[in-house]
Amino acid sequence: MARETQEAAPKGRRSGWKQNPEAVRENILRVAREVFSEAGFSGARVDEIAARTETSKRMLYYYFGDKEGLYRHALEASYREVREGEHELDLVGLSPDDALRKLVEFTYDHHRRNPEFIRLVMIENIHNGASLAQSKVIKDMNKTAIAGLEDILARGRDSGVFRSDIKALALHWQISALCFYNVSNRITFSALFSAAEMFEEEGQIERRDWVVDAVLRKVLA
Amino acid sequence: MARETQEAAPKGRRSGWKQNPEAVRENILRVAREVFSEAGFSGARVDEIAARTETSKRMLYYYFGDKEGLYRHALEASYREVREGEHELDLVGLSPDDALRKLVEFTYDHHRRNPEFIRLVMIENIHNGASLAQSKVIKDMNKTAIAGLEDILARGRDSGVFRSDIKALALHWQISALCFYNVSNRITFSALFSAAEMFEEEGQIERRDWVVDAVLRKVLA
DNA sequence: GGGGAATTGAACCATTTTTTTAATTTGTTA
DNA sequence: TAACAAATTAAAAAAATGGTTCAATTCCCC
Repeated sequence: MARETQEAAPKGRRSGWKQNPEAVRENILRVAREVFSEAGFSGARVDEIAARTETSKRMLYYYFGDKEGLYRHALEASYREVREGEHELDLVGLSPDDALRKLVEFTYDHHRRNPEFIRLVMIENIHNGASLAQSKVIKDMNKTAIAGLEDILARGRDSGVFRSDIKALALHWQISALCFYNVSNRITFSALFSAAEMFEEEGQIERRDWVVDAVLRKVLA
Repeated sequence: MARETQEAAPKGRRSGWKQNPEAVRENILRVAREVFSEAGFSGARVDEIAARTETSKRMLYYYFGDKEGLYRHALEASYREVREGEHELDLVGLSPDDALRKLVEFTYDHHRRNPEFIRLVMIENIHNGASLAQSKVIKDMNKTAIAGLEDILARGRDSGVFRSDIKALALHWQISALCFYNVSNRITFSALFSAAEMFEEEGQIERRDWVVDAVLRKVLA
């Protein structure tokens, strides 16, 4: 049955279910993102995804065609959710350096709180962006992220606190690299250097300061 | 046949081959690394690996037990090769800041020239380091990398050019993050921001300078 | 009350890993 | 040099696994 949130599922097969296409789609996508991010594209099992949804395996195919289509839609949904989160951030009242500080902190925390998303992006890179290439939706979303940074840089440049030769895209790259790697490689880094404490709460706060500082040292005049 | 480097393979099956376990093992590992890095652990096909070797599928099992064992050995071999490359670097004659500059440049170039290795590490992270955890060999290799950096930092600190509060492990983390991300995420970054030129030769040199500069600004007093 | 959309459970079939058999060649050493 | 162990080939097929589809049922709305 589609959406029996709490009550015990009726025993007799196929009794009293409600049609709810939207909820079913979302439920599938949420679970798909979970499972793909846990096991990679090929490692993820359609059966496993189906089992964790509240609907049947057949519905995955009904709505998304095949495994690859399901993965692509999960990726899209993930990007969308992440971008929506970023819109909440309000930087207009702040001085350029405070705005930059806040942006970096936000990105750092945001990535840390969304490891599933990070893992999907890793998977996509391993598969050479095959699914991303097919999705027009995703590309359109991301370029606005640069615009915000450009604005901060311009203001800082005008008021003399920032260097004048810093490109927004390059700076975004640096911020992204540091915040992304912190999540993407924590397993191997932690194992290789016996540095588990770097990824516990205290170590994470320390490193967030490190990252903010590194970015600001790069742009300050 | 095992190792017929140049000559045309004799037609008649099973004629004039040499026993060469070492070479066969290495050949298998090289191909395995290739294929795993292309497709991920589950995406890689044992048949595909076998087909690309100069030996038969049976030998993969003969030497490495099963798919997971093969993957683990390929990962180990990769780490070993990379570490050996790093030993060639000679920093003793240089001033602390020049040594650091050279180390960062080396790491940047090194990662860039070994995308297969980077991809294996990505895959390992997606699989939560399951294979790395089982390999005692790998862990022992990596801690020496920190020692070299510690030495540079100490010298710089003593001569007053470096800050005194920089931890080697944290700095290594930053260097690693920037150099790793440059390779690991080039596909998605390039696609998302239509920034293919950042990953062509010229753009790469530019960004190497950026990375070196970012690291030095972080440590200089 | 009829038709299309949503949904289900099970069956199907292709792919892939793994094991096995069986024969052959090579290297080593008693 | 005979004999035995290790390396190698080739092929097949057992065993598992996993993606996809079929056929029937229930719901919803006009």
